[in-house]
Amino acid sequence: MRQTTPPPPAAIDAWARLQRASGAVLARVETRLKADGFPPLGWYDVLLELSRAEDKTLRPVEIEKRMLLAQYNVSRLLDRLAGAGYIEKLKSPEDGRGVSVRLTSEGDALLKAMWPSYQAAVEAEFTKYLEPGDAETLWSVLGRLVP
Amino acid sequence: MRQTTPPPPAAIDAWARLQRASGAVLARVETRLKADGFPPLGWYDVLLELSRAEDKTLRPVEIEKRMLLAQYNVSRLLDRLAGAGYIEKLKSPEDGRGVSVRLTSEGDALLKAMWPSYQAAVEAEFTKYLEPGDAETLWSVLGRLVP
DNA sequence: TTCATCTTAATGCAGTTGCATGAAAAGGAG
DNA sequence: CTCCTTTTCATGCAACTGCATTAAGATGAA
Repeated sequence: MRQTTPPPPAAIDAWARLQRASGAVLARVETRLKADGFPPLGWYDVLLELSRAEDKTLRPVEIEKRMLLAQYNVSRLLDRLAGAGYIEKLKSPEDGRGVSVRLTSEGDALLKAMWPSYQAAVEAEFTKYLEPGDAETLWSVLGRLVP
Repeated sequence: MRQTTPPPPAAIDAWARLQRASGAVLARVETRLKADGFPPLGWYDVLLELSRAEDKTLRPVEIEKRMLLAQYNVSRLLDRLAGAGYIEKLKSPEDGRGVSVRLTSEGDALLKAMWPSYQAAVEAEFTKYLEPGDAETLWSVLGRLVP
């Protein structure tokens, strides 16, 4: 007798697994960073965006768009980063409402210090489990979700 | 002259995109659920696990494992669900420390009421952007990350 | 110019999460 | 049994997030 083939996983299963997997792996990476004495990943992400930007400077609204964060979360995250001395807030020269945020040398140093730990964490909790080609596959499929 | 091929995206790029994409899509789905007047997805997930369980009943520690949540988050999530009447907490018959959590009929009703909204949200914010085979591909690759 | 509208950023408050700890029962070695 | 370790669940407190609102400057139509 013929074996019944299992039904193909529907999109909803892929959705559920996407949420579970990315959440779990993120938690593990954050745990490793913290164990190494570093601040949360969100801090790293802001510093990285700034380090790549012209003059190491960005407007908060730009950070908001690049990191896909809510406006008030950006505002407070920048507060914390400024309080810790990793960025500095300047009055925006071209927009009276605006703020300009610049990476400080301390921020740049933190970025460089965190990188090995971050890289090792991603390797241990993510890359290690992938098979050849998986990274490209993921990158390509997920790219359709964030245009 | 030969065109230089772009470097293949490294695992770290796949990691970054995984976090961005899953976070962004999750936020959009949650926004739709809320717009329809429903509680957060976490509530749905607990109710769903209970509905699938023997006697519609689970121990908190089981929910913790299935949902990959921290223990204190489960404890408080169950508090809220019990407060809203969607589950009831019973003393575990076989374990004096333990609690047993059972889905109430109100909880079952909420589950059924949320499903169409949830399904539509996932369709609109996730499935819609996928191409044929993507769901299976994602499911398979992500499966390696949560053994 | 003038005024209504949009954009940028901050903040008070309530709800949620993370961390550390504690209480109580189960499990297990001797 | 006795004692030590482990498991299960709750909670005080601090930090963070979401929501709603506010303030202030930019933008653009008339």
